Amino acid sequence: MQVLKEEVRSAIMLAAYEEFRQSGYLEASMRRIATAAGMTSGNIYRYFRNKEDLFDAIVGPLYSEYNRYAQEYLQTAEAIATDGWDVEKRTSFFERVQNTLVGLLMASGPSLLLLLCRSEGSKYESIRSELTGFVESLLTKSFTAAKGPAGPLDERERIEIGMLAATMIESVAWIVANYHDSDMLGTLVERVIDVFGCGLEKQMEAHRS
Amino acid sequence: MQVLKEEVRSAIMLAAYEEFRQSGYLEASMRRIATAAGMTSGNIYRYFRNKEDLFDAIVGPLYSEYNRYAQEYLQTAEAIATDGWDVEKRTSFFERVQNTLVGLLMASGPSLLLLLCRSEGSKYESIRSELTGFVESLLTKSFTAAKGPAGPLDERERIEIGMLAATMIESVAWIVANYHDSDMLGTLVERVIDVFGCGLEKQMEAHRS
Amino acid sequence: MQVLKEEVRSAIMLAAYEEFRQSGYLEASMRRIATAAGMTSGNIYRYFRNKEDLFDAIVGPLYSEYNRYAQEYLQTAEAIATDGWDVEKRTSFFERVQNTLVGLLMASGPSLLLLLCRSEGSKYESIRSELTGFVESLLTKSFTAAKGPAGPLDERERIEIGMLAATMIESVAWIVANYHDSDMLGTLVERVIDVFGCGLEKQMEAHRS
Amino acid sequence: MQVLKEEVRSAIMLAAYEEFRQSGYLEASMRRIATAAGMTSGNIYRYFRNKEDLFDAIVGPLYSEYNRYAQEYLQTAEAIATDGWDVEKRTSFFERVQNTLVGLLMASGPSLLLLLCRSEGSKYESIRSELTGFVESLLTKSFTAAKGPAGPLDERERIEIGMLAATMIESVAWIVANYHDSDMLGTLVERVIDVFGCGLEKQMEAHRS
DNA sequence: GATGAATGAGCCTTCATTCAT
DNA sequence: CATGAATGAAGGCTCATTCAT
Repeated sequence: MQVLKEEVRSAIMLAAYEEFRQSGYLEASMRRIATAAGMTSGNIYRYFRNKEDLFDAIVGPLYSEYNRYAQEYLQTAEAIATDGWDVEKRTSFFERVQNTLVGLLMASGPSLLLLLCRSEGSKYESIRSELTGFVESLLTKSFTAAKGPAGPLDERERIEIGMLAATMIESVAWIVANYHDSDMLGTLVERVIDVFGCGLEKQMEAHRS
Repeated sequence: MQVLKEEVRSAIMLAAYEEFRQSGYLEASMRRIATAAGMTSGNIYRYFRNKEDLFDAIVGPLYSEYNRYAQEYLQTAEAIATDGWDVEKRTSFFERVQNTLVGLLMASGPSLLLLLCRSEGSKYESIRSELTGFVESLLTKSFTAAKGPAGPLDERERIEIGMLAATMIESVAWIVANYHDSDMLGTLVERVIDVFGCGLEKQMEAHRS
Repeated sequence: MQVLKEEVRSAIMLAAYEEFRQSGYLEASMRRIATAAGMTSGNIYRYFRNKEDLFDAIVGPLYSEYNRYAQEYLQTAEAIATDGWDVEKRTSFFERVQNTLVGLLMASGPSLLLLLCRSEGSKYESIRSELTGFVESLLTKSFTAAKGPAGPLDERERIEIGMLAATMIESVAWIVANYHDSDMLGTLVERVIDVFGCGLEKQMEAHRS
Repeated sequence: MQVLKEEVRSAIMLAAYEEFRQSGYLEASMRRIATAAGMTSGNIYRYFRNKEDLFDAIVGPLYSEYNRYAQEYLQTAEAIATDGWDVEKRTSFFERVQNTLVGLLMASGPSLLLLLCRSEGSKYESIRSELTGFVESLLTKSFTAAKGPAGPLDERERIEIGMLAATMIESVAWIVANYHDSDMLGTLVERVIDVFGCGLEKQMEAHRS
C-alpha cells in the first residue's frame, strides 16, 4: 500500500506525538512509533534523521516562536522599568503576561504539551526553567518598582518570587497537559493568572507596609 | 565483614533513594544503585523482589499514611457538610487543608519527593491525580456549602475547582522537589496555600453574587 | 528528460567506481552510489541485479582479460621450460613478467584498483592470491631451470619464492592504489620489478653455488 | 555453567581475534564473536566497554610497544645523521631497521596481523602510513647522506623512496598475515629486507654517479 | 523507465533480572 | 549471604533490496 510522502510524514508525527505524550522523550520507542504509524521502524528514518529530529519537528517551531515572544516582552518590560513603573502601568502588567501566555497557547496547539511536560532528556528539557526565569524576571521588575525607594528585594522576597514564578509555570503546564481545547485552555490560564495575581497583590501590600 | 541484614537493606534503600531522586523511577539503574550501595546488583534481589518492590519499600509507607490521612479528613469533611457549613467553619477550612498538607510534609521526609515527583512509570504514578481528587473533593464541599441554596455546582465551576486543586498539587510538588529544608518547605507551602486561598475567595464571591 | 539506457548505466558505474574506491566493496553504500549518479537507489536495480553484479560489471571484464593473459603466459612458460631454459632465455624472463604486468596495467585503467585493492568481501577477493600464484608459478619455473640438474626446489626455496611473488603483488597493489597517472604507474612498477629482480638474482646465485 | 572471569575474558579475546582476522574491524560482528565465545552478545560488555575497547585490548599493547621502538630508533638515526653518516655506518643501517622490525615481530605475536591488516575503521587504521613514514624517514636520511654534497633529494627520488618504504611495509604486512610461526616470520622479513636492501643499493649507486 | 516508500534483517549497546557458585 | 557471570529482550539506527505506482 503506497502512500504519499506527506501523508506518511504526518502519520509518523501523529504517532510520535502520541508516543511522546504517553512516555516522554526518553522512554519513547521508535519501534512503537513505527508500529503505531503502520510501518517498520526503519522507514521512519526516511523522514526524520533520528529520534531527536522527530521530536524537533513536532516541538521546534513552537519553541522558536516562544523565543521570539519572550525576547520581545522582556525588552518591553525593560523599557517600562527604566521609565518608572507607576500604578497604572503595574495594573496593566498582568494583562501583558497573560497575553503572552495565552497568545502562545493559542498559537501552539498540542505540541506545547510535549515541550512543557515531556521533553526531559531532549535538548528542550530546560524550557521550564527558562520560562520560569522569564516570568521571574518580570515579577522581579514589577516588585522592585512597587517597593519603590525601599531598595532591592531581600532574600526571602526573592525566594518567594522564584517559587511563585515556578509554580505558575507548573500550573500552566498542568493545564496544557489536561485540556486541549483552545478556548478552555485560554479560560483556565486566565483563571490561574488571576489567582496568582491576587496572591501577588497581597504580597506586595504586605511588603510595602 | 558480615553486615547485618537490616544495615544492608538500609544501605540499598539509601542508594536507591538517591538514584530515584536523580533519575526517576524508569531511568533509575539497578546497577548504579548496587554500586552506590557497595555491592553487586544481584544482591539487591535478595532484599527486594525487583525494582518496583524497591521503590515500594521507600515510598509505600508514606503512601499508606497519606491514604489514612486522606480518608480521615474526607470523613470529617463529610460530617461537617452534613451538619451545615457556616462562615466560621469555612474560615477554618483552609487551615485544615494547610494542616493536612504541611502535616504530611513534616511526617514524610524526603520520600515525598519520590512519590510526588519521581514516580512516573511506577504503580504510584497516579498519586498526583489522587491527591488532586482529594483536594478537589474538599474544595467542592466547601464551595457547595458557600453557594448555599443555589444548588449544585455547574460544569464550569467544577472544572475550575478541578484545575485549582490540580495546580495546587503541582505547586506543592514543585516546592517539595526544590526545597528540602523542612522549615522552608513549610513556609513556602503555606505561602502557596495563601495564594490559592486568595484566588478561591475571589471566586466564591464572584459566584455567590 | 529521458536518458538513454547506456548513459544511465555508465553514470551508475562511474558513481559506483568512485564509491567502491573510497569505501571498498563491503562498506560501499548503494544509496550513496545512487545519489552520486543522480537517481534513486531503486533504479540501480533495473541495471544491475545487486551490489555484487554492479561490482562485477566494473571489474569483471578486466578479470577475464587477466585470465586470458595469465593462461597464455603460463603456456608460453611451459613451452620454454620444456625446450630448456638457457641463460639468454632467463635474462629475458623478467622482461616478460614486466611486460605482462605493465601491459595489464595499461590495458586495465582504473578498475584494476578496485580489483586489487577494494574487492574484499566480493567474489574477487581472492584475486591477489591468484595473481600471486601466477607469478609464483613463473618464478618457480625460472628457478627450477636455473638450478639445473640439482633437481626440484626444496621447501625453503618454495616458501621464499611464494613470499617474493606475494610481496611483489602487494607492492604492485600499493602502487596502483596510490598513483593513477599511467606514466608514473609504469615507472614505479618497473622500479619495483627491478628491486625484486635484483633480490631474485642474488637468491638464485646463492642457491646455485 | 559458571566459568572463571579470566577464562571468559580470554575466550572472548580469542573469538574476537578470529572474527577481526576474518572480517576486519568494521565488518566484525559482536554477535558472532559472542556466539563463537559461547555466550550472549550482552555478556561481552561485562568485559569490554565496546567494540573499540575489545579491539584495543588485543592490539593496544603492541601499538604502545611499537611507538616506543619507533621513537627510539628515530632519535638514534637523528644522532647519527648529525655526526655524519659514513660507509660503515650506512652498512649497519639496514641491520638496525631489520632489528627493529624483527624485534617487533618477535615481541608481537598474532596481534600484529590485526594491527597491520585488519584495523581499518578503528583508531589504529593509520598505523601503516605511520610505519611507512617511519621507514621513509630512515631511508631519506640514509639517502641524503649517501648522496653527499650533491644536495637534497629531487622529486623523483623522494617518490621512489616513498614507494619503497610503503611497499616494504606492505610486504611485511603480507608476511605477518600469512605466517604466524615466529621463526619463519623472522626469516622471511629478513629476506624481504635483503631484497629491498639490494634494490636500494642499486638506486643509490645510480643516483651517485 | 524511473521513483522512492517500505521492508526486514542486521548492527552495537544497555539493562533488569536470574542463578550457579 | 553475597557474588558477578550470564541471559534475553529491548533500545536506536543502517542498509541492501523490493515493488507499487
